[in-house]
Amino acid sequence: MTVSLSGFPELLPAQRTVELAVLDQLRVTFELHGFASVETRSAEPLAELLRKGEIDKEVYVLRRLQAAPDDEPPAPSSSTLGLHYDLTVPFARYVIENAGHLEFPLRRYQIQKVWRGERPQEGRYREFTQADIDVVARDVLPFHHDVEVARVMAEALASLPFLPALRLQVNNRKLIEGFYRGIVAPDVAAVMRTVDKLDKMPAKAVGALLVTEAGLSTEQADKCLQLAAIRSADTSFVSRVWALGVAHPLLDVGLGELSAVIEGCAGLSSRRVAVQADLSIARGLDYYTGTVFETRMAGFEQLGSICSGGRYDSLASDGRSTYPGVGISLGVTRLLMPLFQRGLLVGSRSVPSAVLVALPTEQARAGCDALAQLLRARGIPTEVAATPQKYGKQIRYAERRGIPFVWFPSADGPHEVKDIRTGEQVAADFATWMPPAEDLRPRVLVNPVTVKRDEPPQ
RNA sequence: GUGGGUGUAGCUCAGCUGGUAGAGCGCCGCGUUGUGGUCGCGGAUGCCGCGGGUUCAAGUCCCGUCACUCACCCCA
Repeated sequence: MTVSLSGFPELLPAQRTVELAVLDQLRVTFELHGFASVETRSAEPLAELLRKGEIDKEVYVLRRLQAAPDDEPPAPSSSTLGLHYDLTVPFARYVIENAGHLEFPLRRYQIQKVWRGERPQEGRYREFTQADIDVVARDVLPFHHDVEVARVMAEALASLPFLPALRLQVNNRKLIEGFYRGIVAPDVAAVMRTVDKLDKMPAKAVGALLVTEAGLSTEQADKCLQLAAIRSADTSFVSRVWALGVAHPLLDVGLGELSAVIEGCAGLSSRRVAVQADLSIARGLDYYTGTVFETRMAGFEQLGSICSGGRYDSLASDGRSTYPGVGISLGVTRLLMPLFQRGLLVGSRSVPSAVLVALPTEQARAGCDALAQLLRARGIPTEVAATPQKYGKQIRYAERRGIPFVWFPSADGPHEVKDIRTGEQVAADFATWMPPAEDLRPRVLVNPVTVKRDEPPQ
């Protein structure tokens, strides 16, 4: 991996094969569930991007080089263009603009680069790829779609067996808001913001902040911490919340919704991708109104969430209708780059070629090209050796690139093909020979020693 | 955007109170002239991140800058 511009990561070919394998698999899973692909433009009017809140610092503004050659750059206005910093807000705009041509509920996936102007560090980039799924309806979105997006993303993550163990944490904003109102917190938003820091600082410190910043009594703060400590892989969290003795109608709604998501995902949960209720998840003060998701990766807890989302009931509205939605977004770059940097994930080869056709002499090139073309016609990625070096050098050429097979043409006798990993060399007919299916495409290899694949993340 | 740490060969790193750059791995060649990997022998690694300053002399000290990284902010 080379990095020349801060926060704009670039991959080597072998790593790119891994990224492509991930993107291909995500697409397969999303499409298996009937999600349609949408791509939105990279740039949006600044006013559109800022609808979500005060995140103007994060947006990269677009300006033509010749726009104001002799002057200072113009102050950004609402007509200025900015690069999108996520896929949800542009999608909301897209839904409103194309509502007349879309079928609701609309189930779509969207895999694109996004840009944020934040200071880069491990797992935080200025240019990165997100893989989003959302379901949006007109006016009313049935709750079972909250369950659906969780299930689809859990299944997509489970289909990437080379990742460390993951924990999909689910909570519900109605649940915690109802709880905070039930204890008569003076500033519900402040409580939520403070509780959200639990993954960064010890519970005692958060408890102190709840008193000083959110205006709670020590008893109220203690209740909030007890709520946030509740985690369960089944619906047993409900009785543990009741045991805290707090009552509010909104709390009951939230408990019911969270139970539905956890029950709906029960069959999917595994040691590699665990789905849990986690009542510490709050998601700051975003546009989420119900279900919220975060995802942590074993051994990489300090990265924060690699896959987040939730329910948003009023993000998009055109005056006549509202378009409530629920979605979840996977940070593909945040997921993969740390694994690459630590050497935990690597592609089996740096080229697509499964076969290198050895070249005996330059005069034989036409024949070797024709032979390669026959293999390609049967779907076997094949290249011909660059120069007629000694066969040892040609084998080494293949080895360096991870090409598993070298084909030795023969003018008279049968051709031979060698698996250079085992050294086994056999006679082969170019009209029928096939490599094993797992060698047809580059594979993703893991370093099995250091990846915690079966222990759930903390 | 604010503050801290780090930057030497392709990689991992060593380099003392300033004296003109090293190791291991990898790479290249030969042994093996159409079959790699093991082994043996030999060889090359380099704007010491970049720019400026102090000094007779800077990889080493100072300033700036860029990059990586950590914390904050925020989040995928």
